[in-house]
Amino acid sequence: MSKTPATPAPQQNHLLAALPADVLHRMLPHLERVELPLGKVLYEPGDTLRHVYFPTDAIVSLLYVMESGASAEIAVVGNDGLIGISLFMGGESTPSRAIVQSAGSALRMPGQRLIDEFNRHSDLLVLLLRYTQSLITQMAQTAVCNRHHSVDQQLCRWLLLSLDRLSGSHLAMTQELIANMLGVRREGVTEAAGKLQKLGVIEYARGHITVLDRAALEKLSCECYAVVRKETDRLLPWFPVPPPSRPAAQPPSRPALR
Amino acid sequence: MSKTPATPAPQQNHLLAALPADVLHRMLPHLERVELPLGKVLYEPGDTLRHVYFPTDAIVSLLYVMESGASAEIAVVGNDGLIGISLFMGGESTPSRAIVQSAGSALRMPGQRLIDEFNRHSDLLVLLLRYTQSLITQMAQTAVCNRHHSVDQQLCRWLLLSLDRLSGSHLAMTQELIANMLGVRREGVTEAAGKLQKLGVIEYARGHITVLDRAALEKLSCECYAVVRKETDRLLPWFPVPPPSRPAAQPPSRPALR
DNA sequence: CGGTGTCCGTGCGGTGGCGTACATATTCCC
DNA sequence: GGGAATATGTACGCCACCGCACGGACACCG
Repeated sequence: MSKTPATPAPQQNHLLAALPADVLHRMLPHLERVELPLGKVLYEPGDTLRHVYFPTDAIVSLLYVMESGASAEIAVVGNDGLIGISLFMGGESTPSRAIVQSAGSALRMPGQRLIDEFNRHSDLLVLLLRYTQSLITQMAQTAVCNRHHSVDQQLCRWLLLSLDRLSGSHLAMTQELIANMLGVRREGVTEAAGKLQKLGVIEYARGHITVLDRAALEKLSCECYAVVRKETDRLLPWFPVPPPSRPAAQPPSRPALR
Repeated sequence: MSKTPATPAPQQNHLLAALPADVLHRMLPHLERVELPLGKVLYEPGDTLRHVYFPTDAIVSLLYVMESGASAEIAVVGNDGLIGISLFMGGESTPSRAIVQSAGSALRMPGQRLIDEFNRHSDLLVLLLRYTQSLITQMAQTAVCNRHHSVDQQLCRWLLLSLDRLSGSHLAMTQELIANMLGVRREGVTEAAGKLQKLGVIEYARGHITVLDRAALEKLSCECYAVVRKETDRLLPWFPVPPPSRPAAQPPSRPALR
């Protein structure tokens, strides 16, 4: 139904799209399309990575799972980035898990091939390091957000981050899944989502969420989304970002959340 | 009194110490010793960096300050690392602030000189990227810790992180400062520190904290400290870490915190 | 030696989120 | 089409932490 089975071109991933033709040309033969179903684990903590993944229309969460089983999302990666920075950063593994949060496709590449190109000190190195810095920004802001903001605000932030990485305004994910990502109770998400629905900002039913009023969502969110978004645009400005969400100004003022 | 005015050698910084002789030799002429008093701001959000700092016996916090004025520490950097990764990562600035948390010295270097060496694709590049990954780990774990752990546990984690970056077991910092770093109320720190004092784990008075029982501190801390420590040791194993804190096993079991 | 500022202790009401338990509703699948 | 699995709604007590307010203690300095 709502799936988009269009064959993914490398240009669907922003990093690949930003590469000069010659670099991309060298990489193309090694890129292989893979399907990423919901819940698929790309790597576990400590795993030595063998591939990097460039999502085209999938979204992958970097999730830390604690001894107690509780979890918290560190960052989210979509067609704006890649999975597996530890490969070129040198560590080869991380203490977190990469898990598919929204099903879709990605382009996969053997890690060694990427490292080879990285080590030519080509444009790829510069690009990947800038992307890594934007990822760092996201992680830092997640830490701040976890400390100071309400579940309501965090839900808004999270929806916006996910929305930016998808086409359209529809998300296929349950409240339980969102709760795991935010590291809160499922009931907390139910309540927060209920408020948003009453305000007419979103609409949801059994694992499907539709954003009706993105501008309102941005207003209800904490500053964290804007900070990450702005910094990402600054660091990686080479593509016109898909949703023209910047003009978030909406004439009639929105009601508060509670 | 308790200051250590010994002249700092490059070897006091672990990153510099880990560099091959030829690389270090190229960098030495550009390294300049600077004193970093408590509270000094090395950069503000958005500042274009002109120098990088290699702390020798100072500690610097990467702090995010929100619109409301509330703050939260993203990561802490001491003689294990450097301030200014955004220079070689390509962004040139970050949304956070770097502020001296414990007075001491550092070696300063013009950013361009570092970039030059970085761009030779020398050992420096590999080293700095690995260090950056360890910093990423610390940020990610901060996010998790902020979400799930109590002030008591976080204080322990924070003390341990600071302790690892100093010689001796004495910290010169007020509870108010710690509260700002953790992003909690000052009173919360007072209570948590009071518990630790009653247990005989630490001793403090007017801005001076002495750790009496480091092993106990590690037991009372959440897993976050161990995760960061372990990952850092894995990523940057080239120097015998100063405090031999690994044998944290202590025969008599410790009482719980409350 | 007294005064002033910094630092720490303590108390009190309020509340957001947690843990738990259970009720309802929708989809899936046989 | 009926039963099971999944997804969402609601309710209740509890507690860590917050915001605020104030009191006491030590330290420095003129």
